[in-house]
Amino acid sequence: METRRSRVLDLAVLGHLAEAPMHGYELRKRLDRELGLLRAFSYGSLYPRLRAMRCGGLVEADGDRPAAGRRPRIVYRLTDDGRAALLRLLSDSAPAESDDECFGVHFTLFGRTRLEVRMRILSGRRHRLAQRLDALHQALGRLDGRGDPYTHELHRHRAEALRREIDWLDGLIERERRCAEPGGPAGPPR
Amino acid sequence: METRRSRVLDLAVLGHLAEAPMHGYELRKRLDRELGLLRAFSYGSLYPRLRAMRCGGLVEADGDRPAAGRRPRIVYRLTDDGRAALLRLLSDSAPAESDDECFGVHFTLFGRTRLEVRMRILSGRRHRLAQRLDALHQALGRLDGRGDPYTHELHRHRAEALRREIDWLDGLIERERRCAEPGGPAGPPR
DNA sequence: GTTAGCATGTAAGGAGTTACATGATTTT
DNA sequence: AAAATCATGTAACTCCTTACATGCTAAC
Repeated sequence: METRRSRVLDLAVLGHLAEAPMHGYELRKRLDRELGLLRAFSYGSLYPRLRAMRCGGLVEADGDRPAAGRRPRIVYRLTDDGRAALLRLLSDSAPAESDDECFGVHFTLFGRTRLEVRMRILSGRRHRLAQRLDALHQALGRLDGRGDPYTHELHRHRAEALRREIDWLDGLIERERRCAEPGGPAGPPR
Repeated sequence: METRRSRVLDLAVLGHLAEAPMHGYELRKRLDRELGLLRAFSYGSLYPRLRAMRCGGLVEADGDRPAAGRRPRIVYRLTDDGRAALLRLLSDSAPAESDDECFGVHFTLFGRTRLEVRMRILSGRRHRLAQRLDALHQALGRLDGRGDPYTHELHRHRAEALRREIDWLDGLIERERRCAEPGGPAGPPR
């Protein structure tokens, strides 16, 4: 069995440590703030993962030194291996376990990503959503006539939401494409 | 620690068994079809849960008898206790662990629910979504200026999606309300 | 006769949560 | 002096998935 670890957490942790070294508590606060309900992580998952990353050489613990009068806290910083791992995660547009969350975290880190990678992520996501929409339409077809109206209405509404999400992605892709054009890279959205 | 079991599965299983007695394989097929990607359940979760429900007296196994030439299969049917449990689950508009899925499954079963209960579920859901939207807006506010544009765009988009979802709920609530009016119960959506 | 679908299950393990345990520091 | 917040961690538990094990029946 291929042990494929959660990715969302790794992505979030490595991505934020890339910005600046941090200790666990601080990291969690940031994630809480920036992920905006997209995903919350508990200490029970964060701390053990940070340790595991340390063992795996992805991060270094920057001294258990009490740092001038403060109580001891463990400041983690990315190693080169960690940075490499982050790049790998960032440029991987694979299906992913929990696509919605995973894409969200990914997107949150777009500021530190190359255009080519962004494009890959965006169109990968678009493709998967399109598949979902397809499947939903098929399900709606099978249900038609012989289904209860509430179920039908639910799926209809979900299809609409999916459609809108895809349109949003198309807009983003278009914008990125314009960025790549001779006119010059104008920068991120808005 | 308050042992609060998953609910989504219970709801789905009991809800579908209420419609007709069924064996596990069949149940799974139906769930797969009707939940339309909202939620998939594996045999690894279904079969053990059916057993547990049997032990708990929520369902009865209708004979291990091979049923005329067919290979033996275990047909489960709701007991009175199971029916009561289902009603309890159905009329519980509580926060719920995984609100999106839980609401979806709930909604799928609206056909067999009293108006009063439907209203409670719908407005409960609406309330929680409104809270989420609020929190998102606050997060957007905190991020404003000092946040990266991609993160901002993501949250903006999510807020929009939330808004739409709430509007949808408002529409449904309105329709249900009309159902309750003197004009007479006209029936489900559309 | 072999593939595909019906049908039921178990074992191992992944991912994360909650609740607990502990203690320092800052604010009220 | 108490309460809030900073800070790190662990143990137990939940819930579910994957992969395996097994065997029947229908269709091709």
